[in-house]
Amino acid sequence: MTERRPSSERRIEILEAALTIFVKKGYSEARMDDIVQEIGLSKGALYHHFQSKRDLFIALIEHWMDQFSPIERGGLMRAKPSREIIMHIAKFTAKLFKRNPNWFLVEPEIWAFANRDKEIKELASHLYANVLSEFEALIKRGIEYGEFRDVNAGMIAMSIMTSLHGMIWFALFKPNDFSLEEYVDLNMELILDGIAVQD
Amino acid sequence: MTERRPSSERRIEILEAALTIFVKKGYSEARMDDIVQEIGLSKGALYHHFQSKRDLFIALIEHWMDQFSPIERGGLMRAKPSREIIMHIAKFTAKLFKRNPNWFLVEPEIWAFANRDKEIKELASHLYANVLSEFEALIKRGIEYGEFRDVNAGMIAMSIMTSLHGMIWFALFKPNDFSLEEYVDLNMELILDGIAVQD
DNA sequence: TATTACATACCGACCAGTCGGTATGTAATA
DNA sequence: TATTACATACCGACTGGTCGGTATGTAATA
Repeated sequence: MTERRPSSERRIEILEAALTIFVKKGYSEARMDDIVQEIGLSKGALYHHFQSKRDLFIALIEHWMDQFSPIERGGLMRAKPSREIIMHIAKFTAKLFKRNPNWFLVEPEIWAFANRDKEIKELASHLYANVLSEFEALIKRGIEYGEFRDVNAGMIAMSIMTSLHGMIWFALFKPNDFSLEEYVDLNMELILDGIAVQD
Repeated sequence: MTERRPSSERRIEILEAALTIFVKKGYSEARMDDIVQEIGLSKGALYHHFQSKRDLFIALIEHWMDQFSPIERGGLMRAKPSREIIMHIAKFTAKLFKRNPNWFLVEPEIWAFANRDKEIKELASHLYANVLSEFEALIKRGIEYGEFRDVNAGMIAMSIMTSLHGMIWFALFKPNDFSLEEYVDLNMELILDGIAVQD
């Protein structure tokens, strides 16, 4: 029998294994047995911690959301100009990606799932709304301080986010002649220069 | 018994039904019976035209690729400046999207599949490489004619494409306060203004 | 000793794919 | 212009493996 561990720890261990398997095989092709095997646990144990496969996936999304609060990513730079903070978040995100691509590669899986499951869609919408409003706040702040032109902040926030999402495509179909860093830098510069006040 | 139709027609009919079902339920949850029911055909008939579910999906991607050649989308404007052509393609894509969102909503499904199936990944890579090289050519053309600065054309092409991919996210999680057209316009302008030669 | 964390054996709904067969065309031959 | 021969399009009952989930038991912990 596997060493016993407190539920809180075991749940996270399971979630991480689930992430690996869901990314490798996709939600539907992922077997509960695969996940369990990944950490040498039993199916009974898994169902002790999670009610169902879908429940596990939802828990995974929630766990995943925690990793991605822009507040955490840019929070230490409140004094700097918005441009720098946004740039910092972007670079940080790229680094995160390099370290653990799986966190990003689940996203298409989440999207696909959201497209056929209302509750998942709500969850994901909620997450993205948070991210968007963080960026939006940064843009508005930049406008107030005369750093950016008077643009549609919500729209720009979306541009930033979808640009970062581009990394996912990048990772999947990796055109090996380009670097991820270069891609992120270029995109952010296009956006940030584009909304900067001209001098 | 359903009226007989030549294979070429029937295959397309099936592919269109498959698109609907795959988008609604996702590849794995989609049942061959669902697809068949959609057009009042029999399972036997389906398997007469396609060898397997996977085979059907591959055929779907190939069929889908045909709809999206940028050549077709921008081909009639060879004399205009690159900026206009690219803008035209973007607007045209947005219109296409409005008319038939399903064509775009399969993309996450394709991505998810590509992530676990080498052959599908090859196929998709090939498609995207085509799209990218078209955009790249347009950028290079713009550089030659002094319209754009001497930027990394391949990279910009990627920016354009991932920006357009943003529409998918847009469609899935539709932040109802923004219009798709506005999103596309803004993003394209940021990119195209960003690489334009300053006067 | 009650509860929590785990293991094992098992169930049964589900569904891709099969297969024996029918119906409708089409083109060569008599 | 019949007749024969073959091809293509289609039907739907059936099956066998798969896999999410459950029932039941056992060891550790509090």
